[in-house]
Order: sequence, then structure tokens, then C-alpha cells
Amino acid sequence: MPKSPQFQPVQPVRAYQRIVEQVEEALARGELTPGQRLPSERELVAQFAVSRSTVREALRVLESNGVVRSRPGDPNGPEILPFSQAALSKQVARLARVDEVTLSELIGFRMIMDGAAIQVASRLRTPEELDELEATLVAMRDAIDVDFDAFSQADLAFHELIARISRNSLIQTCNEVVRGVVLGLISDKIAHAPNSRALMLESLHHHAEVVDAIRTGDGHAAARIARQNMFDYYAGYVPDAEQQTLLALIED
Amino acid sequence: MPKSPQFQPVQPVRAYQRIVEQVEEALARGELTPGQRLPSERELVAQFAVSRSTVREALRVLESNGVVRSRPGDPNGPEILPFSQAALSKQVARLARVDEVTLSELIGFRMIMDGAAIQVASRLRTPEELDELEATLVAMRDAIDVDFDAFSQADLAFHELIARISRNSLIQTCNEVVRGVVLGLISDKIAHAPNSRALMLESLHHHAEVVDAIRTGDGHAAARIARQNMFDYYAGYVPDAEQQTLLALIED
DNA sequence: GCACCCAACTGGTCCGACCAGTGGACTAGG
DNA sequence: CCTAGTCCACTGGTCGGACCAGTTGGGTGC
Repeated sequence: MPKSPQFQPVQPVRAYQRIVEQVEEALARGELTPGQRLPSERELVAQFAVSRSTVREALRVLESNGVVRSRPGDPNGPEILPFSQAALSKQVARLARVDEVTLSELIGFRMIMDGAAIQVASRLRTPEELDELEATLVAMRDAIDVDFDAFSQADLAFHELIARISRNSLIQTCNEVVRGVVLGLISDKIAHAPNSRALMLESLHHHAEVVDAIRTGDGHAAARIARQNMFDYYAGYVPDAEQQTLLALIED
Repeated sequence: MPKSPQFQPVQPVRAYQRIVEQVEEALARGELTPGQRLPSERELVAQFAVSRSTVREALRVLESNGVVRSRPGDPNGPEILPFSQAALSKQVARLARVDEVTLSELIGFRMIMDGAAIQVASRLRTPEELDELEATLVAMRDAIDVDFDAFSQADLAFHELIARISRNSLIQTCNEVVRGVVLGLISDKIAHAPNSRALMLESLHHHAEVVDAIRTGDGHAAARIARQNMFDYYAGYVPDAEQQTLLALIED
């Protein structure tokens, strides 16, 4: 049976949108690469044959998407930026802010995500990477004596390394984005916790256990410990009822 | 030891950015909810005490972030939109387009992600939800006789249900976003595959096995089958070398 | 050779104007 | 009375010109 023609609702295409499309397509085709410069606004006005207002609206869209950056007075024009996960984080943060996603969901997601990454990493890791993991543990130990920020930094390095070992940059990006959003929500509370040093020591201990399990190749154990650690670290900041849901995630 | 004051590099804040911030904060505080309308541009000019160009640049940023939508001639003014993952997908698609993320990474991510979701779902599922899963299998079977789009739709429903059962909307969002990007890259190839019907039947069979494993509560088996299915379904579209990496993900 | 200054740019913002649409009020017709 | 049609105030999209503060690079004076 022949399909009836699929008519699309026709919508007016704004001029600034077509400018955005042209720039993004040039980027996709590789004609524009990070570090390069766009012509100045007034030059773009001539090339696109539109007014400066229109060019500027297009630039604002590109800028908010993390594609370019304009600086006043820069004679080289707007700069093409390398990809950054900042725009991604912004979207996830918005998602969390409008309460479509709760803190416990974010933490649950990290438990699942990080556990899976560690499980994969425990099978793919090379001896050299195992050494690197050990090194991050030392760095975390040292950071405890500095302050919470330093420890948080070292913890981030650990998780970045795990994501790298799992050979999937999406996992890494995903982890960092969600981690950033979670910390943005509660980092102040953690930093002011009276027993923050004890928490950090406990976390370090858990991380060491994870590395041990990775060394012996026991991915399930490593993932389980990692989830347990994540729970212990963050559970205090979510309502009791939702803690039960998170608890259920720990078991293998 | 007293901390030295943490000076931040001062950067000029553009007027349109402050407008964006004000709107987003109003949204975060719940003073603005989806469906509501913003005042007209000319009214905003008066309220913010800036020019219309500035108001418009702010609106363009909000619009590109999926926060509002302006329609020409609408006397009610710009509309506050409900959250949509479209903006999120756009960012991930950009990530994939600049080749920072390869197709095999996207698929590997889905294997890990979907496997984890299924594993969690197999423990949290209620009897009613199991019935729902069975129903989606029937829908998939029926869709095979229609066309690839219908099957793809039914497959999406299955994964959405899995994500819902896993009690974490982030997993659902994540899956849908990555799924959309992957399909955007290769859906045409799949649809024109000569053996597309055989592929769909095979996929259906795998899904049924997953549901069986969920029924018996064997989360590991369910996850493994799901990863295997994902691999079989998509592996043909990635280079041989990267197929090896994906194969390593299947085992538990 | 060095530090300084200046002019030619840049982007940020403002103003005023025109156009093609939209939608509600208002009116003529039943 | 209700309906159908018209009309107009207002919307957003685009344009052009203008001014300002800031950056930059080259020329100038020491």
C-alpha cells in the first residue's frame, strides 16, 4: 500500500538560525576548527547580507552553545572553541534545578555509572594503569591534609582515570557532568561537615579497596565497593525514604 | 593557617546575560512555570531598562537553551517551555559530530548503560511491570510486519519501560539521548539493510530472552543478553578493530 | 632600544523604523 | 440571540545607524 505523502508543518526559518546552521555545518565539515577565528561582526554582516542585529543574535546562540566566544576589542574576531562539556553540564543542571531530577536520582545514577565503569576497567586495565591508580591513592592521602577542595580534586582525578581505563570517553564525560552537578548542589554542606576529615579517610579506604579488587581482577567486588562508597559518602544528604532506593542499588 | 583571599578574575558581565540569569532564577524559584508567558519584548525593554536588541539577544539564548519559544505575532508573548531533552541531545550530537566521540563509543556506552539499567530493573520490577514488558514484546512482534520505523518505535518503548522500572529518570534520559544520536547516524543504513526483517526478528528474540531472565530474577544474564543484542544489532556499522573493544564489554 | 602614545579597529548597547504576521474585539449578517 | 466576517492594535523579525569602552599594534619620542 502506498504511503500518503508525509507533510511537515512548515515553520518560518529565521535569518539568524540559518547563520547558526551555516557555521555549525562548516564546523561539522571541518572547514572551521577550534582555535580559528570568525570574521568580525561587521564583516559577517557583509558576508551573510544581513544586519548586525541578526549576526549578533546568531553569535549569541553559538556562544551559549559553547561553540564560539566573543571578546570585546579583539581584532581577530570571535574564536571557535574546542568542545567543552560545560554546555552539557548546564543542561543537566537545568534538569536538576527544575526538579525533574532529584539528588537521589543523580547519586543513584553515579552509583550505577561508576560501578559499571569500574567493572569494565577492572578487565581492561593494563599493569601501567594499575600503577597510575595506586598513584592517585597516594595523591588522595596527601590531599586530606590540605583541605576538602584538594581532596575533591584528587577524587576527581581517580574517577577520571577509571573512566579513561574503561576506554569510553562518554562514560568519562557523563561521570564528570553528573559529579559536577551533585557537587554544585551539596559541596558546601560537605565542606562544612564537622567530621569531614573522617569522611575523607573513610572514602580513601574505600578507594583503596576498589583498587585492590581491580588488581585481583574481581570486577564485581570492585563495582560493589565503589557503589557502597558512593552511598556512604552522599547518602546523608538525601531523604530517608530515597536512601532505601539507593541501598537497593549497592548489591550486585 | 589563614587562607589568602580568593580573588576571582573579573570579567565583564553582559547585560543580556544578566537578563538570562534573572529569567532562569525566576524559573528555578518556581515564579515562572512552563506554559506561562513572558511579557512582550517591548514590555521587557521597560522592565529591564535595556534596549530591545539586548532583550532579544537574551531571548535568543533562552530559546536556544530550550527555555522559551517566541512566535511572531503572538500577543501573549514568549512561552515558557517544559523541560525537553532536545537541547541535551543537541549537545551530545555536537559531541559526536566533532568526532570527539566515535560511533563505537556511543554503542559501547549504550551497552554498558542499558545492561546496568536492565540489571537494576530485574531486581526492582513488580509483577505488573513484568506484564508490561511482555506487552511491549507483543507490540514489537506486530511492528515487524509494518516497517522499520514502527519496530524502532516499539524498541524505544521497551527501553523506556526498562528505564522507568529502574526508577531513575536520568538513565532513561541518557539512554534516549544516546539512542537518538546513534540512530541519527545510521538509521538510514539500517532501514535499507537487505535483511532488515531478519535483524528485527533476531532482535525480538533477544528481547524475549531478556524478559525471561528478568522474570527469573537473573539480572546478570539479562544484562549480558541485552549487551549481546546491542552488539549484534549495531556491530556491523563500526570498524573491525573497534568491534573487538565492544566484544570485551559483553562478558560479565 | 625602550617605553609610551595614539588611531583603527573590536564587540556591547542603544535608538528608531518598517514589515508580515497574529489574535481578539468589534461589527454586520443570519 | 448567535455566528461569520472584518479590522486593527500589537507581536516578533529585521534593518540601519549611532555611540561607547576596550583592545591591539604600530609608530613616535625619549
